Amino acid sequence: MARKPLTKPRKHASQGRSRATVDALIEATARILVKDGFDKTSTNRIAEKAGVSVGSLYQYFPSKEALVAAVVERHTEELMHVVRTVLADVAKLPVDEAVRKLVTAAIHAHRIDPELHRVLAEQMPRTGRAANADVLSVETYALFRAYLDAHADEFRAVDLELATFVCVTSIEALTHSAVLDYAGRLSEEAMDALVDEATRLIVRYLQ
Amino acid sequence: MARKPLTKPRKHASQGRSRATVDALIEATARILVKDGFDKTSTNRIAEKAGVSVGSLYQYFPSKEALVAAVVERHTEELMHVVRTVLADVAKLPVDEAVRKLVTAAIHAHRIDPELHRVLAEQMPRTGRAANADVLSVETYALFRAYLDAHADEFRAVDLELATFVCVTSIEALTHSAVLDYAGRLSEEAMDALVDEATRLIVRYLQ
Amino acid sequence: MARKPLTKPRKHASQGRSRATVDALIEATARILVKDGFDKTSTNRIAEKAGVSVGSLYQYFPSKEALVAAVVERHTEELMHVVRTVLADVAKLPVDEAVRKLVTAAIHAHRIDPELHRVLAEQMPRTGRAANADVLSVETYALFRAYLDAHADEFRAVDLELATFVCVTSIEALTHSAVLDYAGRLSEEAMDALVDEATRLIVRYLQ
Amino acid sequence: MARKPLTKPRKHASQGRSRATVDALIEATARILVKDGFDKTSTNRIAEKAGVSVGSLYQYFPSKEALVAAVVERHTEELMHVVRTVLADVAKLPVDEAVRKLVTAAIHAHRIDPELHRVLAEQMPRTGRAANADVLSVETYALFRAYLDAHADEFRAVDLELATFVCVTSIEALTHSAVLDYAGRLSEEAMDALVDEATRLIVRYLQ
DNA sequence: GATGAATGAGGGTTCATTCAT
DNA sequence: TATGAATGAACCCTCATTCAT
Repeated sequence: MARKPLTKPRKHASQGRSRATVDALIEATARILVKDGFDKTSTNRIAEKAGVSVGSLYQYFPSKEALVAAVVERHTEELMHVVRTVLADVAKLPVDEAVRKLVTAAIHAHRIDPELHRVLAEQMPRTGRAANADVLSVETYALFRAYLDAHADEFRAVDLELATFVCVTSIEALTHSAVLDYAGRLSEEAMDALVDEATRLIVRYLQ
Repeated sequence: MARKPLTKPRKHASQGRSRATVDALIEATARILVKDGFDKTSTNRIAEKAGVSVGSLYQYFPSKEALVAAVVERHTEELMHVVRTVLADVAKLPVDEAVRKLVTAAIHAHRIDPELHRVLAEQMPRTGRAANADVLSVETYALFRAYLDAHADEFRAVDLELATFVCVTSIEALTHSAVLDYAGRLSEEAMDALVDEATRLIVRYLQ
Repeated sequence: MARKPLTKPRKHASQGRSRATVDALIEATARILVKDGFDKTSTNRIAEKAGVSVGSLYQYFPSKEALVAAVVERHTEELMHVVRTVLADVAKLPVDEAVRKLVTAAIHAHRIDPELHRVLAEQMPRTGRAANADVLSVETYALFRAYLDAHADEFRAVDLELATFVCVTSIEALTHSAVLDYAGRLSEEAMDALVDEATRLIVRYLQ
Repeated sequence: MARKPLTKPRKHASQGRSRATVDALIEATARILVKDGFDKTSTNRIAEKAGVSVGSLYQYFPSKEALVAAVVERHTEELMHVVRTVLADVAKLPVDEAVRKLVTAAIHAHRIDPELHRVLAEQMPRTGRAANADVLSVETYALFRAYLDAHADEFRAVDLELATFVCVTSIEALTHSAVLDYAGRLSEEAMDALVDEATRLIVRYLQ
């Protein structure tokens, strides 16, 4: 059986030059993942692009996987920031307004670094099956479910678990696909129309 | 631009020993894709698992990509068979009945070879971004759109293009996720409930 | 059209350990070319003989062809050094003395690494037909032609182009064949006799 | 040490269908050698081009080398036919006329199948160092030397061995190079001029 | 710490040759 | 005899990782 590569960073290196090196490595990894895809991404290339030696790379990350994990973590954190923010903003709003803001935010989130998002979404699954979508999903589920919980009186009785699954999965799929598969092919008006439709989809489902 | 590897099979070899070898190779490729992922899938491993030599592999397939393409084609054909069948069956039914059958069929389709489906869905974009999901998507879109067209009088006026996108994307995402991410964790009753919810989602959206 | 392999070295590596590795690789390539011929020369064998890993080989040379090109260049440079030197030495001498020195020099040149010379002369046309012998030929032609130009008054009127072709080709063939095909079979006296004959051949031709 | 491949044909197969198959194989080999070079020439391709199966190929030739040897033999035989004929024709002629005819014949000989000639001349040497030029050379030497012997009274006293070497080597080199290196670049008049020069070179050398 | 030369297992692919049919 | 599917050693090349400097 293959030894599973370490995915924990080697040092925390939170200050000064170290931190800069670590950042440069993560950024370089992200850019190369986007440009070349997961399997063409090599540690030598990453080090070169980051302007450090391979040796240094291995001083901060014990393996290629650790580097990729760091990219995933950074990207996930950015996405979750958007999700957390919008769900906080929306907490007190009625369902229809809330959903519209959520959909819009989801599109913004997918636009943070769409190419990277695609690579991470598509090419990681071997490392911890669940781990990928999940870090993101689990928290998103919890937050969205909390919203539904708080606004249960605004709509029909539903199995909250199931409703959360239906809503989160649909919104994610629609916005992901709109941004990534139709990037550039959908005009801004078309995007607005999509927001309308997605909102209607979710709102009427809940009512 | 990188020279794209050939993806056409080398011989047609439709009878006897040849055919058996070809089938064994395609099946071995599918199993290894599932077990190891695209990047770790090597021609030597495929040949070994298929019980033939690498030489034989290359007599029938000009490249690793051709082999994967064959797997994609076989799997797509199986899925499309389900899709075509159900959409034909459903052509004359009213929206609510039609959608329920569609959702049910989508779940069946995802259960054909769920692990393989995941790998193909996630790791193929390498080989012709559009070509993969699209062979499937394009036809599915067309068929579903034709259904909507024919039943336009049963629901509100919509942009058919957009409605097709919303419906197909949502159904695909919900059933894909239900089968793959929650495989084993969702009881049969939960699945039935999911069918109800997904149906409601789509039907009410269209009304 | 087949993609031509790169033939430029990968690093310049002019000092220390790197330089030693590069030299060892070039020398190993030369020896294996001689022993096994072009087709049987494999990068693994070269690396082994040079006492380094294949990986190292590819750190300095992007392809087998680049390695061979380096051997060609090194050998050509050695030969051209002889050719340039003798033609400079001879510039002011009358035809008969000049030709004798040229022939003698040509024999010396062919003795630098006769077996390698044979392989390079015979098996290179693969890599840029013209580029090989020609680097050598073109300059040799030019230098010899310049000599003839400067001494035109010493002999009959001739088409300089043609005369250069006749002289250079004949001297090359005679000395090449003497050294390579009759190596060991021609005594030193026989070699001296050959110099006399070759000189006579060319001198009387020009008169 | 590598086992040296057999080079003798397996059967003499001198009649009927067998003979036709053998001929087709030799011809196919020659054409592929020309088109692809020695190392890209594969037995499978040869068999295909000859319109027989690999199995059949191996019924007539025990190895790839045997096939190539047969091509060499056939080509050499054609060249030697020209050489024998012209030297017989020329036996009674005085030196100047004889040499002119020889040179002309040598050019014709090189034009029989120039591309094949180049491949054979350049890419064989690993199999029996001497064997190549030699089959041809040895007989040519003997025949030319016999001519010189018979006409010794027409020129100065020379070491016949040496004179043969000088003449045969020069004529071969000049005509080979003219036909192969300057093919297409030398006009017919230029060729005539070359014949004049080559003749003068040899004749004055002997006088 | 940082460097980058070195490693070598492993990947995709070809092809001379064999042998069951 | 003829066929052509099958074999597998060998080829060129890449890349994650180590370690002497």
